[in-house]
Amino acid sequence: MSASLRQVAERAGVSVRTVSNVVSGFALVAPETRARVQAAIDELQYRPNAAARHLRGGRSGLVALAIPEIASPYFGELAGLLVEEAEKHSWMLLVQQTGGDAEHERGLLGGVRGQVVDGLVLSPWSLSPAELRRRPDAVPVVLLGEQDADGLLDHVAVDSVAAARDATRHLIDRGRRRIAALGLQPHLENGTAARRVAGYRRALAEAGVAADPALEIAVQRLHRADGADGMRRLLDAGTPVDAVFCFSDQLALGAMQTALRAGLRIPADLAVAGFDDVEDGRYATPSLTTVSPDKTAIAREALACLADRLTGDRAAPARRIVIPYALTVRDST
Amino acid sequence: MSASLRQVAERAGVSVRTVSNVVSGFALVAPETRARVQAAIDELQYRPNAAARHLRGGRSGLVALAIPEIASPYFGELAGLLVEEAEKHSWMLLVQQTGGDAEHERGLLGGVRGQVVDGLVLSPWSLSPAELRRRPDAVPVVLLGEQDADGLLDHVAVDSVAAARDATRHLIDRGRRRIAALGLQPHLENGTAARRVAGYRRALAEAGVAADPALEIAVQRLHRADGADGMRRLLDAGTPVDAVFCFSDQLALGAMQTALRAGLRIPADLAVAGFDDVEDGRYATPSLTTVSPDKTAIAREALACLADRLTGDRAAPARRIVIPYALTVRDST
DNA sequence: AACGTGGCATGCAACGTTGCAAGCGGAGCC
DNA sequence: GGCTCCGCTTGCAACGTTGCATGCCACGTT
Repeated sequence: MSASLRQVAERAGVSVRTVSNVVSGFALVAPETRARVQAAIDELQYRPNAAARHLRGGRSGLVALAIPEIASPYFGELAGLLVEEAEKHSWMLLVQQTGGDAEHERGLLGGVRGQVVDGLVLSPWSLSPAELRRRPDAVPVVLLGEQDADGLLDHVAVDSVAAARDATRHLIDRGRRRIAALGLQPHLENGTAARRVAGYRRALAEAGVAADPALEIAVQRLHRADGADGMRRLLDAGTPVDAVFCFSDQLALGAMQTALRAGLRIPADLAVAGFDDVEDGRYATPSLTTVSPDKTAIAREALACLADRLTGDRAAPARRIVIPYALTVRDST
Repeated sequence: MSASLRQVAERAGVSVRTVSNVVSGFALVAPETRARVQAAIDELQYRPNAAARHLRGGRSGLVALAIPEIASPYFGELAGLLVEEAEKHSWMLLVQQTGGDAEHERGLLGGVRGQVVDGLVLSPWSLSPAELRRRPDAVPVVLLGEQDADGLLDHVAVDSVAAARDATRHLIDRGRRRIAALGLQPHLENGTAARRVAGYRRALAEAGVAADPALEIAVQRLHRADGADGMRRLLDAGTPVDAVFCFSDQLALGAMQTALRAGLRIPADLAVAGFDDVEDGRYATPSLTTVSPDKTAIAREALACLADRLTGDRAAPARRIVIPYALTVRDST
């Protein structure tokens, strides 16, 4: 056990309160006293007790990040940026994995175990908008991704419709006309996939390219295996196709593997575009064209939201923060 | 603010202590009383206060994971498994990034800010063995990776010498004779790279293959970019080479990109093997042969170590836990 | 009838910290 | 000289929980 304020106080011959004042750096303390206390602090290697501060002050200095899985590259990269950004706010980041499980997500919304955290950054997967809205007020929450939690919870995301439209348009500009969309998730209420399909369809419509339901491929999750599998189904069906827009880089990398193994040349026979701009895509062969959201901005804005809620008005209207993105063109298109 | 034991007690017409007994599920409580208290708990949506429990009991229920960077696939996968494993111990996982910075690692060893955690899982990068040993006793620490913290800190790792030897031997068995080693880190005291070189050299010696210093390539870090760069240096030097054993999958994936762009065929012209077995390697083209450590076992053993320290003898002799691995042969060799 | 026993409930104290209000001594002012 | 005022320091209380010791009551035994 480490030294407490009391022990430091006894050693320095002052009151506990004075030591506290020195530690907080604040208030009026005579230079001489301060020096004496500081000496005692150093000798005893005093470190403030987080539990007591938390109990007294109601702040733990912890923020939870709840995501489907940290092992996924996109979330890994995001988590890294969030950890860095959290440091600037003097927060530490707690990682919770939901596995995309609705039950789990619900539980976290109700409050991370025992009110340990000051705020929650949640990337929902299976939770319906209705459930997101029906939330007991525990700690402030910021949602990642476009959710229809209208006006009730802050959220931070890129404009998926616009981004998907841009990516699809890019494929059209490259002369492709049989463009598949890989990554639909009709089984989920999660709005992200739906928005990306919408953007894809809009781009086709604007360019006068015929939409074909056979080119819209659904997946269960967003792993490489799902992309590989989806691409295999597409090829096996014999549907003519000369490009595929995947709703995540992971899907795209899986799809590329299947395509390459089937003997297709990328981009000559099949152009591939992804979404997320994870590092894997930059080093894949061929390197992957992708929608590149400003992840640093996501991390910054998400935590800024929490900070605002904590210092400012808890009941202020929810914010909808739109993050910039860029289309990063590489060798796969 | 959420309800406290006192408020529940008032509502149920019992003492605070009795409510506490009900909450803990423990002790002797009459069924009728229990039901009444439970009703009050539900109505007020009582949730135990983590700060108070922490202060009283000295346990926070938090464990910190300190790694160079969470965005790296290997650490991402490991973090995911650790989060899952932590759940089994009713722990939550706090992520700290050291960026491989010695100063940062030192600070964490001295105690994660304000004694918030019950234990620390640390993957050191720049810290010398001497420094690891010179540690003030704060919380229990488990090291990931092979460090020479002899008998002072528990650690969990695969046998890098044996694994590197096996991987190199595999390349030799494939008929390769000009085998490069990519990933030396002479600027670090960190022992992992040194052990992998040792295993590599031993395999060469055992097979009577001549070692060539020109085939040993140093890198600054273990990112793809370092692998790509190292391979470029190797090719530019014109040193004959027909295989490369990389000390991480990330290095291998970077190296493969350079090799493929240089027009080499993998594995026909150049066989490539990695270390870590991250998901990227499985879906790369060609898929990557690699040393596959049992990451689940790493997570399990690391947390079991901490649990033992917390419940058992804090001063027990440090353990050195060796994790099994397998050589997973894929298309790149 | 007195006594022991066991089941259940409770009061007190303490974990380490900080907000609040008050205490204390000396300097400056009338 | 007595007053206020200022700079510095302090004691008390409270945050919510749980370990410990004790109190109380009913029941069965002697």
